[in-house]
Amino acid sequence: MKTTYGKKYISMATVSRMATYLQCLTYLEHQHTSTVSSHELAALLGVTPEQVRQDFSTFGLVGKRGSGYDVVRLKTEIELIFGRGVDRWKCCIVGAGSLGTALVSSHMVQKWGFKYAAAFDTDPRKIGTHIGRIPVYAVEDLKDVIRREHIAIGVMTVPASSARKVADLLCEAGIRGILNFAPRVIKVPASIPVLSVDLSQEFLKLAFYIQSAEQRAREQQAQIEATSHGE
Amino acid sequence: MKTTYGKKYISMATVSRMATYLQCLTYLEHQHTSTVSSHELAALLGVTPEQVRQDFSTFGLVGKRGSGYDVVRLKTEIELIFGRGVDRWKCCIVGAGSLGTALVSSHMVQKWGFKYAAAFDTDPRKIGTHIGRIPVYAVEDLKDVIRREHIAIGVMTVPASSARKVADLLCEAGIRGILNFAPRVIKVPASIPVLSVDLSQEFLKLAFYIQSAEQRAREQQAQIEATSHGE
DNA sequence: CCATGTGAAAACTTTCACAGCG
DNA sequence: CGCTGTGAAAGTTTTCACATGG
Repeated sequence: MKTTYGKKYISMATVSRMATYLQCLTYLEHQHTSTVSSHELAALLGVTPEQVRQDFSTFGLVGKRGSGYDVVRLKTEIELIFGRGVDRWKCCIVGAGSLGTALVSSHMVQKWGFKYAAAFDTDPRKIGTHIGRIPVYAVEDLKDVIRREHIAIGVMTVPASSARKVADLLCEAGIRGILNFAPRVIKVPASIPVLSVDLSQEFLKLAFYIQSAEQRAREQQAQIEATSHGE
Repeated sequence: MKTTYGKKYISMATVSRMATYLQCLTYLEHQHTSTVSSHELAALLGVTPEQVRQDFSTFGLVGKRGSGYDVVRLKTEIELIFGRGVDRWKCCIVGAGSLGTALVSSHMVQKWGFKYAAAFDTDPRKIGTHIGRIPVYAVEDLKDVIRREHIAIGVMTVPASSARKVADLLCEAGIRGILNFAPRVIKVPASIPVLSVDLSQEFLKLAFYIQSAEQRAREQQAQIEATSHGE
């Protein structure tokens, strides 16, 4: 996926870091910190201060020389970059299983201007009920409801086997973007952004990092032992 | 985070792609596809065939010239890279809320050799009960249980405010890696890998991609109109 | 003739170095 | 004097081009 901001190309890694800066700024605001330097933010994120300044520069975010960035102002500006303000992003969830229910119940997403308006499922026992305040519809009604409610984002928490069909339905309904938790790569028209979050992949990745870290620790240990032997 | 495989440096993007190849190979295996070309895999992932071959080459994975890669063999080899085989990765979950419960209940993670052995919470009503077959302990017992059960991975599904304390506890207990779902950046010794998955950040990122895609579509439209006007 | 495997080129990202401002 | 802002260098990743083998 290629993303732009104004006329600049933005890498997905940069977008991720921007979202993380926002998270840190929320924390700093909570702590009543009024200004923050690129160095401090860099230390929090585990990146270099130059990286932070470069990122901000890309989006035209400026600080004060000598003191740093104003926390509240920076936070507001980054929120704007992420589309906060105009109106709330209406979301729906497809698949009212335990993960779907957990996502809808979690209020943290609402903090950033997202709002669940509908849930869909195939289980007749769930259809017609509510999750919190969100009504559960039949998947057959997906298109109608999305169009009627002007839902922008479809969150897929369905089994891998239904992923393809549900993605097609969402696209036909005119969804603007898809957040896919189903463990399958889905194909949609290039005009509709898809972000896939595969939780089992995160476990695999962590396992790889652990092995890599422990391997390096062992090698370092061996190095130390070899050196002390040589003396 | 810097990761290695043998003596080669591996970027986190490469690790992500490897995990996604594994997901696709599982699908292909399910479909009884016996061989796959770099071109086919590339089309599934939305990357170039050269990228696929370069990735495989990095890990010493080879195919057959003229036909491609053997699906089952490739899948087994990538599983090995991710640490499958030797023994199962024992996991625990800290925070038995709805997300924690959903993660424990989901069986997909077990498919890759991960296994939940314990859950921890501070709610006295939950302590002593079970989630599925997994016992819920008090957070006070975290160190003892992790050491006793030789738990490798700690999954944090706690509120942001407890993230720091829980991360410290896990590290003291000798955890080998942390998967953090709490919306806060956590600081741990460099020897312990942390992978943070912030679900609200995924929404923000998607919102950014949507805006970017729609902006580009508008510009393209304007271009077309300007061109047809000029004729 | 097909698709892999791989040096080398191109593109991109990060770091460096330092000028510039509060 | 401290910290930002930014061109340019260094480093990394991706793409290209093509030799190689079934």
